[in-house]
Amino acid sequence: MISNKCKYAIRALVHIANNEQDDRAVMTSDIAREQQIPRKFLEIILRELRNNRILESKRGKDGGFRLLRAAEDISLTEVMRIIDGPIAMLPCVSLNYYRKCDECEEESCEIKAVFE
Amino acid sequence: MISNKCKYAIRALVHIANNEQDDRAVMTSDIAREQQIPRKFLEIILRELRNNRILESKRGKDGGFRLLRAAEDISLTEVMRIIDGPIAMLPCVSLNYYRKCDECEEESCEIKAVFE
DNA sequence: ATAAATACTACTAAATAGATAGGATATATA
DNA sequence: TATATATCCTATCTATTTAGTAGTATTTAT
Repeated sequence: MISNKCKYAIRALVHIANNEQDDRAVMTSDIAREQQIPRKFLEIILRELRNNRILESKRGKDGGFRLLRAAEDISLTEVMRIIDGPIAMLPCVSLNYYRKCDECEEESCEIKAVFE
Repeated sequence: MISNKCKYAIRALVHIANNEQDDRAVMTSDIAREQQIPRKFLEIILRELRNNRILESKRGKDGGFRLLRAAEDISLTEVMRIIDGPIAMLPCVSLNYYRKCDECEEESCEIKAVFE
């Protein structure tokens, strides 16, 4: 299941996409109020999206957040990976976050075989 | 990501499938030893699989567990649902565990729309 | 009877999810 | 240049989930 945090992230992104205009950034407090998301928690989420090049931010008065790309170019899986981590069911079959499983030997892992 | 518990469940099922013969059930302690799974934890897992009609059990001496169906007829998703819960990303798009999301109104939920 | 297996109930420790608090830093504008 | 207002950053807290343990009750073959 997707986390609450990730739902917040998606709702916030949709909100920004719908509300950013010209050169006006969308403020955390506006999103928090209208989407009913705890403001300080939302700050963390938006900063994470910013650090991962989904959003750009502007500090100080009249500051806020804007999409760095067109909404259509932001994939859901990308957002989910940033907020919730790997999507794959096992580390060793993850395309983007591959690592060896702790407990299995690659050659003989039956679970890996089934999942792939 | 799949939980450890679910990996244990899958490994245990594969072990049982490979080791049950004629009318001999496979014992928890054998699975635990050979698959390196904590025995008491494994007991809980096997009981859950039994309660969900994946395994049958026999108590007392010479007791143990057997598959209730052919291994090929046990689906991975079924085991995952039993052990880890719903697979769908949101409750409201889950085929098997549908329920309304707490925070969204069906008609206007943008997240639901995107996921489906 | 008894040895050996599962069934059941209750508990504990560590990790993760979901926040909250408070101050540091940047910026538009009076 | 002072000030109001926004993001940025660090630290902390609570509840839930995950992973596992302990002990006892019950069943069954011999």
